[in-house]
Amino acid sequence: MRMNKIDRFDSKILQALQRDARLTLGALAETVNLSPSQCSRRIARLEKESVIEGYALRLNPEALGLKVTAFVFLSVDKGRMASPREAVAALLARDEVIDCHTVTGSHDFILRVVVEDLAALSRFLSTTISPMPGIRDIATQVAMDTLKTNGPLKVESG
Amino acid sequence: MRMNKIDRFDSKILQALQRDARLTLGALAETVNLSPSQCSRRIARLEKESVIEGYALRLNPEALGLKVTAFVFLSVDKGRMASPREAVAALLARDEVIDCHTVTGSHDFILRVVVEDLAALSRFLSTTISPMPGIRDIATQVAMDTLKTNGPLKVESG
DNA sequence: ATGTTGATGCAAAATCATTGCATCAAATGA
DNA sequence: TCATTTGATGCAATGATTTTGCATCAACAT
Repeated sequence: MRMNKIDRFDSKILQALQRDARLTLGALAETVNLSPSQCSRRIARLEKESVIEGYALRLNPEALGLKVTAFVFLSVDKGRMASPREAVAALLARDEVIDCHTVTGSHDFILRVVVEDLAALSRFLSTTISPMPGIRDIATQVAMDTLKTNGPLKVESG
Repeated sequence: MRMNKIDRFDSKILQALQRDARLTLGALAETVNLSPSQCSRRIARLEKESVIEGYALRLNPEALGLKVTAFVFLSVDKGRMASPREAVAALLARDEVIDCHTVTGSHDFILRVVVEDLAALSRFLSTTISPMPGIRDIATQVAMDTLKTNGPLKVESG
């Protein structure tokens, strides 16, 4: 992962596309003061360099019937930390699991989970998480309000 | 937020676009077995109904020099919970803050924070979080590995 | 039966993205 | 100093994609 080849044009392009990834090159060109063709070439370059990894939909979970977001904190037995590859892979494959990180501190994993309702959360915890080998502790915090999700990243030209 | 007007075509469209929001209507039409024009109209409808809220970039944070993800847990004085509107708004406006939820349990807020390095995290905590009025407790867990981010939501036709 | 509504595909029209090409500027080397 | 190379740029032509008018069809209601 090489250092910033991101100049101020790239930076402006990325900022604009984070707001709306479907801006036309014409509109983008206006906001960054560059021609559409050059915007196109710069975007292609940012994709090739994997600065841009892809394009995603911003969906409204509630409109899909997904009314509950929760954070799940897992601790696992240290002795069994070498092998849970499969178990983790299975966990990541579940579409209730939106994010999964390993973290410092008293727990080992933090999951962000999105499900239909509390019953679905309970079901997920008891049938998917609990049976995982080596699980020592599960703690759950249910989100009451989502004040911000997936905010734009800071992009600096440097 | 009305109930599922999402039929199996919508569902397939949303699943495909979650994988790649820049599929052409032609390609999309093939995978969902519908004409491009009808896909276009359905997408327009899903946007109008705010099922699709927008289009986002999937960026590689490391490529932007953002090497540290952390979860920050905040507790605030209950007595001062009525007024921190401004403080919260200021917090949400910071671009280190990617997610912010209020949660049940021992803390009040969970933040997901993405910054350049640990020094930047420290700076953020001491200059942005600590001075917030009514903060009673701050706990931080640093992510060591990101196993999954922003996974696709489950979309069901019902 | 008849009319209404909404979904659909096709094809035309409009919009948009990409690319070849010429130009320019900055950096490099003689 | 001057020539040369390299990379970025805009323009215009080309090619691809999206949108829309229109006719058809099926389901449902009158």
